Amino acid sequence: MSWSGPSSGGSGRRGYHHGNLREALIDAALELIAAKGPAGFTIAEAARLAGVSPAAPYRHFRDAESLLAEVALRGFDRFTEHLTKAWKGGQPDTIRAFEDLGRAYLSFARREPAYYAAMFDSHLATEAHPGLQAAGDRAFAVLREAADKIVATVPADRRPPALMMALHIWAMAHGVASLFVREGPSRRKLPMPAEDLLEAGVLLYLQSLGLAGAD
Amino acid sequence: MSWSGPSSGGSGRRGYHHGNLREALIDAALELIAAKGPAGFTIAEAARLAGVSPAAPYRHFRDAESLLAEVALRGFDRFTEHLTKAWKGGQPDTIRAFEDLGRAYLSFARREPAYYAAMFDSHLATEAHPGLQAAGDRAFAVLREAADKIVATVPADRRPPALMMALHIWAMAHGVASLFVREGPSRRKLPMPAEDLLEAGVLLYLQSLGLAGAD
DNA sequence: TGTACATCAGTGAACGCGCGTTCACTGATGTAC
DNA sequence: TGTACATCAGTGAACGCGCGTTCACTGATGTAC
Repeated sequence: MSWSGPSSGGSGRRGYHHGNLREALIDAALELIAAKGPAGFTIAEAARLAGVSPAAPYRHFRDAESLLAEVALRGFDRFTEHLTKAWKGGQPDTIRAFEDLGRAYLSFARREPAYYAAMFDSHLATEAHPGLQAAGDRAFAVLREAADKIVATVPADRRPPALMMALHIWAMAHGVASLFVREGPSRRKLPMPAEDLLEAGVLLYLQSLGLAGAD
Repeated sequence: MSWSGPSSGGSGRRGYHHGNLREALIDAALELIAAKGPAGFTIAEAARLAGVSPAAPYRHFRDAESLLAEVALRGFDRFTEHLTKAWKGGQPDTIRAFEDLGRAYLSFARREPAYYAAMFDSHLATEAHPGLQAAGDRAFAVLREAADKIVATVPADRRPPALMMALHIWAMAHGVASLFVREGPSRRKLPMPAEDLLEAGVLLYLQSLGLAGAD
């Protein structure tokens, strides 16, 4: 049989070796980020949460930023997966799938605020963490692919650049997520769920392309 | 004659009393935020920058967060002023003024990154700092007013809620600003200035309302 | 199957650091008379 | 105009704290033979 980890039966560490410290540290980081934001997490506290001495994390991560970068990277991977599932290759139809994509963007921000913060709120120096930029690119690529499909249904003479469209949607989705889903002085009280706001925005945008049927 | 401050001739402090410490601390905070983000500023370092002992700031601010909140509040006030100027009451015409408003949003984020970060990136607890929420509201009100004017030019039967429209524009502008103007793993290389991206987005959006003349 | 050994993944003590905050204090300023 | 005094806005020393990081170490694990 193979359980989750080498020496763990599920209820935490066993003996001298933790068995799965790397994962435990990432979980701890997520917990701390969720509670206090990306700036409020420290290696020391993550170690404490994982039940391990403060020196132990250095066996797995060079420093705090590397741990944070790993969290962000995994976040992007999950995000990509989440968006891909929602897009479903453009099924049942392109417009519907596109709306689902928008909703998925927000639901990720809502349900995984720690990942989202690590990804978008941590001010990581991209170049110092290879793979991170690429992971972000992969997430964007889902949007880009969807935009390609949408744009292809527009008559050639009024077809906007798919890249531009993807950027617009990305910006609007991100704007809604950071303004209306997260705490802060700029947050408005919304008279509607953020999801509905975004969906309406996307629909209006698509209308301008002659899509999504005028009302 | 009245110069800038009680005992300052412009070249810094004079004697035992600083003369304008409150302002100097705010300037120092802006400088630090610009350099290291809202999380990377400390009262101690701000005091050092202002050439004053670490205890001095406590005569003017209860703690670091209060100072940050003051910075954010001033940022919102400047932002409001900046947007108001750009909107010009809807001159020369509503559409043009609306585009100017969008550009102004971005140019503020670009030219005042420290203020912008304090306003949108600092995760202040709004309720703990009275006036802050109101200042944010005033900034939004400029957009709201503009949306009202725009919407009024649309035939009544396809007139969208002005509030919704203001929220969409706010979200798109904020999304563009935080994704493409600031550093981070989610930042795309843009094949165009962010201002152009936003303007195109706003125009497309307005087109969906039958405004801004279809191309 | 047993044993020696290399390697791995932890410990825990220690270090220097900078921060937030307090305290009694003191120099400077302004004002009442 | 001068003086006593209250108030204000600083000082600087001190405190406790938690963090990042290092170091020599050691317990556990796996593997060659």
